[in-house]
Amino acid sequence: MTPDQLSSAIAACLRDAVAAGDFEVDVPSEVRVERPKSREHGDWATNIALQLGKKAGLPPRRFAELLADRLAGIPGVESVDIAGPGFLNIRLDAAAAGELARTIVEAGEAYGTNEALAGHVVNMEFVSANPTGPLHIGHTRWAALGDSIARVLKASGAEVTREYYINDAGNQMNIFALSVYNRLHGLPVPDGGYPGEYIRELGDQVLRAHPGIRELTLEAAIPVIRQLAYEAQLKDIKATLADFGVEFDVYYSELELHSTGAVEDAVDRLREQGHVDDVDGAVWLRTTDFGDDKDRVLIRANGEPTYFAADAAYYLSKKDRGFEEKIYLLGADHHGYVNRLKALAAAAGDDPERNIEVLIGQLMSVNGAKLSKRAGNIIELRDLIQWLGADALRYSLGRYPADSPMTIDPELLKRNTNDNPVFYVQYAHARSRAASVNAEEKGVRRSVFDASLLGHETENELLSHLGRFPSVVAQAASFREPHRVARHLELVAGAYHRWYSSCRVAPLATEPVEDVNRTRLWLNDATSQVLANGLGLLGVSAPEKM
RNA sequence: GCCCUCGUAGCUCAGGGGAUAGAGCGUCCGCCUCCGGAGCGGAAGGUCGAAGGUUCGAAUCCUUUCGAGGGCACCA
Repeated sequence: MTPDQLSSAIAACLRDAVAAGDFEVDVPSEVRVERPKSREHGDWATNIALQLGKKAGLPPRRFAELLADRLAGIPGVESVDIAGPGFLNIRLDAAAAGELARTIVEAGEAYGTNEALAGHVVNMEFVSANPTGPLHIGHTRWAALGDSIARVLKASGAEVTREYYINDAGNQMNIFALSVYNRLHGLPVPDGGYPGEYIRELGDQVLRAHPGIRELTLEAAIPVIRQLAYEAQLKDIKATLADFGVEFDVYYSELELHSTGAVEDAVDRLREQGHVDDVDGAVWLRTTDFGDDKDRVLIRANGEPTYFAADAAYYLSKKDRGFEEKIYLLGADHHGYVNRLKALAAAAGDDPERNIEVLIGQLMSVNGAKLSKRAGNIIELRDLIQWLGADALRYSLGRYPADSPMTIDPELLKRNTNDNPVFYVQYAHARSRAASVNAEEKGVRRSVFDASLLGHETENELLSHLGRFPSVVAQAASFREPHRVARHLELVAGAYHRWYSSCRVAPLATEPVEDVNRTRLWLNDATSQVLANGLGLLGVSAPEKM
């Protein structure tokens, strides 16, 4: 029995009790069952009596007493105890608990998916690094986290589009092009320009694509260089993201917003909504109507649109493309944007509480990371991947919530012991695969499944962690916190190791294969499946061997 | 000055109203005659930054306060 099944069975009991006149209360749509911290408190516990007792006009303990007998009648429930102020502690019989192992094996990769966010149409924008240089440490955390959030959202039934906004418009593109131009002509880096060896590499690529580029005048060369160098740099960014296991569905060009007139349209549309003012020759969006601390300029007095105007057009594009929920992942250094983005959504006629969500993450650092000379003394993502491995990096970034600053310790990540959580979890997976192979070599097959044979204490613990996996995924999705998945995998891995050390899958050489071995193979394989599914959500591989 | 985030074990951190606040590391003590010891079992370690409040119950929610980090462009 899965916790979800238990939870709906309890809700049914509540409805029965109300129908029988035991008490008068509105039955909530969802009854939460929790894993008690102490094993003495049973397999599952619910505080429903504490929540509803008052509403029913009964002391919680009395409410619990009225419910307990009905709960005890649920098939698969062995016993129900009332504890403390009115907790209901539920113990399942071994067969009901063990049935889960078969459920998981049969569900395979689908185990853990759920419908918590079914019907949600989500646009997730993250990374969006300027195409003027390689990805660096500042983009790393959001690449990992954004991708994992997208994965848990999808696993929970949401329709998700991962989107990368390319800032290919502003003046930085001209400076970028000029930096390459100067490099091609052996001139120094321009004021505010981009240093670093990669500019020379880009110059080489531009030269290959356009051998006569050096002969062109500055005015003629810049647009050509800008385009070629931009394409080469974007390709490089995509390649690095691919190495990191991150794929975007849409790369959205800021330049297109300008060239197609979308920016002007956006200003007009906002004006129609009645939130635009003309002051001192500039066009302003009255974001203070919606909680921003000052109004924002859309079109400067010189007629040039601001970056914010493009943001507005981009937001409207997302809205027009049918995205109900627009999630932005920004670094803490951009948190000043939150209010104006929300105000923008409101000015566009959206509900800032529902249609837009801005996730702010704190910055990260890596102890002892080498600065990249080729990129101008920044720490490149490409180098981090090569140094630490994509798996270790993805997992480390995935196991912390976004809102606390973090420091990565490379010495730890390179260690193959269980203070390195990625190894701990991957090891458990590899070990379970090895155990499975070994068992099959000894003649153990999943030909028999008798859940009542899974009665060992460690099996009970392991099963309960496996059973909670789908709700952990659902929670990770609704809180946008994939680290919950990582933490849960660590619990599963720990429970697996404990089980492994007290219950053999394959029999000893001197003993015959019995049903208990066959049944345990199901549990073993169910564990592999959960670990693999969970690691997949984090973008981390689940190795067969290490 | 205003705004946002964070203060939990020696360290790195979980904990989104519930029972005796958890995990890993580090420290100490144990466990390999057969499926991966890259593991497992146990011990020690806490005024949850502080003070009020909300209620049956607060690390969790609210207010104040102290400390750390970040942000407040007609830049992109």
